[in-house]
Amino acid sequence: MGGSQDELSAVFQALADPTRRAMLSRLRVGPATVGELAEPFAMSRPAISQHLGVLERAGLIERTATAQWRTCTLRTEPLDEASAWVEHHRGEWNERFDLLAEHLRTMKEDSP
Amino acid sequence: MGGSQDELSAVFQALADPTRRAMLSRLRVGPATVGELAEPFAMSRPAISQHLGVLERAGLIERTATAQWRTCTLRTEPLDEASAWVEHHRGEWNERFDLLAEHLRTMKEDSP
DNA sequence: CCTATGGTTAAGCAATTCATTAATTAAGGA
DNA sequence: TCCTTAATTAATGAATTGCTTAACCATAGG
Repeated sequence: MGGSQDELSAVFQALADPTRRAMLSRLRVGPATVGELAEPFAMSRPAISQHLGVLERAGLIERTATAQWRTCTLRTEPLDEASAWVEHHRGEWNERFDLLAEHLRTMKEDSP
Repeated sequence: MGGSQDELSAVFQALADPTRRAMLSRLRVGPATVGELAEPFAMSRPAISQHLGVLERAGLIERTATAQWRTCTLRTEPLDEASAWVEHHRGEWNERFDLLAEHLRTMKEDSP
C-alpha cells in the first residue's frame, strides 16, 4: 500500500475526534497559540499537546515557535484528499457535481 | 476515554481505515454479500465482519439477510455531514465554493 | 437427519488511543 | 539569580482497535 493511503487514514483519524475538530475550527479563524487553543477545553495541557501532535502528523497544522509560544496554523491541503474521497462516494448526483468542482478547481489554478 | 460517541466522529473513524474505505468503494458499484466484500482481502472472515460492524454502526452500510447471505448496501447520508465539515474547513476560496454547492443542492431539492 | 456453506459471536492478544500527573525545557522579567 | 509563564516530554493506565482462532447459528440440499 502507498504512503498516500496512510496519509488519508491519518487525516480521517485526526478528524475522528471532537476536540481536534474544534481546534481546527478555531484555527480556521486564524493562527493561535497552544494556550488559546486549549482555553475552551477542560483538559490538561499535555492532552492538548498530544492532540496537536496528531493534527501535525496528519499535516493539518503547522507549529512555529516564537519566544515561549507555539503558534499553530491551519493547513488545508490534506483536506483536499479527504474531500475528494468523500465527494467521490456520495452517490450519483455528486458524481456530476464532482465534475463541476474539478472544473472550477482547474479554473482557479489557471488564474493568478 | 478512547471512543468518541458522536455521529460525525463515528463516520470519520470508520473512514480512517483503508480496508473499510475499499469496502465502501466496492459498494459504490452496487450491493454485495459479505463473501464478495471479503474476497480482495487477506484477512479472516471475523475481521471482515468486524469492519462491517464499524461501517454499519456509522450508518455507512445496511445489512439485509436473505437465506444464509448478508447483502450489504452503501448508505451515503452520513457522508453528507462529513462532506459539509470538510468542505467548510478547506479555506477561503472554498467558502465561496460552499455557497455554490449549497445553491446547487437547493436547486436539486426543489426539482422533482 | 446430516453436512456443507455463509456469517456471526466469543475470547484472547499486541498495539494504539486518550487521558492523567510529574518532570523538563525554554524564554522573559524583577 | 530566582521566579513565572508557555509548552513539551516522560511515565503511567484504562479503554479501544484490529487482528487471530475456535465455537456457534442459520439455511440449503441430499
